[in-house]
Amino acid sequence: MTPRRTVQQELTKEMIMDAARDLFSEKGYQHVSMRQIAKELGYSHGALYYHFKNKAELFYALVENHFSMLNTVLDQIMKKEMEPGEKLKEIFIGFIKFGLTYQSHYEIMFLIKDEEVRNFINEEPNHTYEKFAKSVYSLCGKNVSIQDVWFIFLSLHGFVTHYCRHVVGFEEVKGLAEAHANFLLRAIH
Amino acid sequence: MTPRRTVQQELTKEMIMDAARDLFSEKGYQHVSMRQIAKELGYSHGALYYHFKNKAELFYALVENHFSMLNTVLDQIMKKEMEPGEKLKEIFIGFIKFGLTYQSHYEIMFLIKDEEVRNFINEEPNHTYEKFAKSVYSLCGKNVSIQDVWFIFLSLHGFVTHYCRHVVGFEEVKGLAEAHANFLLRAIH
DNA sequence: AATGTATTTAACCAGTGGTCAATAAAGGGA
DNA sequence: TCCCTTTATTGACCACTGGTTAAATACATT
Repeated sequence: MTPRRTVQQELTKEMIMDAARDLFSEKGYQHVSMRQIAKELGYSHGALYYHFKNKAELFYALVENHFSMLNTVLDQIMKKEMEPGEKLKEIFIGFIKFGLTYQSHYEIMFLIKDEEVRNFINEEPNHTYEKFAKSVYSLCGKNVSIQDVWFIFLSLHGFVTHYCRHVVGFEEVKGLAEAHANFLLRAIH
Repeated sequence: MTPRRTVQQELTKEMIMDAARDLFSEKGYQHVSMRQIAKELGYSHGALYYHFKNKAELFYALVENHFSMLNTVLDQIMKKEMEPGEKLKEIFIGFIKFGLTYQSHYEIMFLIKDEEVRNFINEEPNHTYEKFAKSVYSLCGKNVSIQDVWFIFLSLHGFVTHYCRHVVGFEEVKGLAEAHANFLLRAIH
């Protein structure tokens, strides 16, 4: 039998999650097998089941992680001392920046299609959206309806989704992102 | 062996494509098997291979079809006699309706990440976007920049993408789609 | 009857998620 | 140093799915 690896090279949850994150966001949940993840890491697929009960649990671990990251981004911006209009713009751009900086995360959070997985992730997107919506709503005053906030979200979602697909980093579309934010601001004033 | 069917009931390319279209747009390419399509039609799965070389060929036959469908949708609306503002709204809603009615094809047209497939579909998305952009631009007068048209597209794209992921048909979000169209109209006026 | 065409059936093959006994390495006493 | 326990890893294995193919069969037409 192949000799066991030394301690330094031992498989960790983190190693698995890193590999899985890349594969999942590149190919989608369905198109990634536990065997592929293991191969990417240079381990046998059985080893993964020592660290995660099953494929879904591994996936879920990733998701939780990423949602709390985005929540933090939003919280940070809301804490800043600045004019509401500017802050609103920061929120918009912050969302885009997050999506394009952590593309693979974003895909998993908002772009995964698989129903089986979706049932799993139910609450987090809602919770994060709530945070987004409350922030936007409170910064807009009464110029804006609940529905408009949703449309703003969908619009940002469209922006991120498109440029995710074309594998572009945030810096490359920073200017466009600002223009898009302004476009949305115009829609509500 | 099960007795063979009479001539009137013989399987045709059209019958297969009709069944496949429904299934693909309901469940997505990956989640539909040749066996399922055959079962839906009441034939054995082997029979499909008499009419189509393989699953991909069957699928591409549908895709070609749907690009020209979207173009036709846009052309039809442009031909109508109506006020520019109303027409613009129709364009927006027409796009959404198309996207949510033929979800799996929309995915291929605008959402697919797979490079292999993308090389196959190179020109059509650009061509279709050109048609969309020209239509919108001409209906807006000078209130709108080229960039704004792009943002409108991204916004519609976000709407469709989101509801594609949540496997909802157009009828279920018809009202929302109209509100979204109005939202975009407000952004450019 | 003969022929060509459409269809069914069974089988093949590659791949999947998941389980598990066997086993090797590491670490801690004594 | 040896022994023992814990931990990590492996690879064989199961039951299953799905695309594809080839042989066998039924039908319609001639």
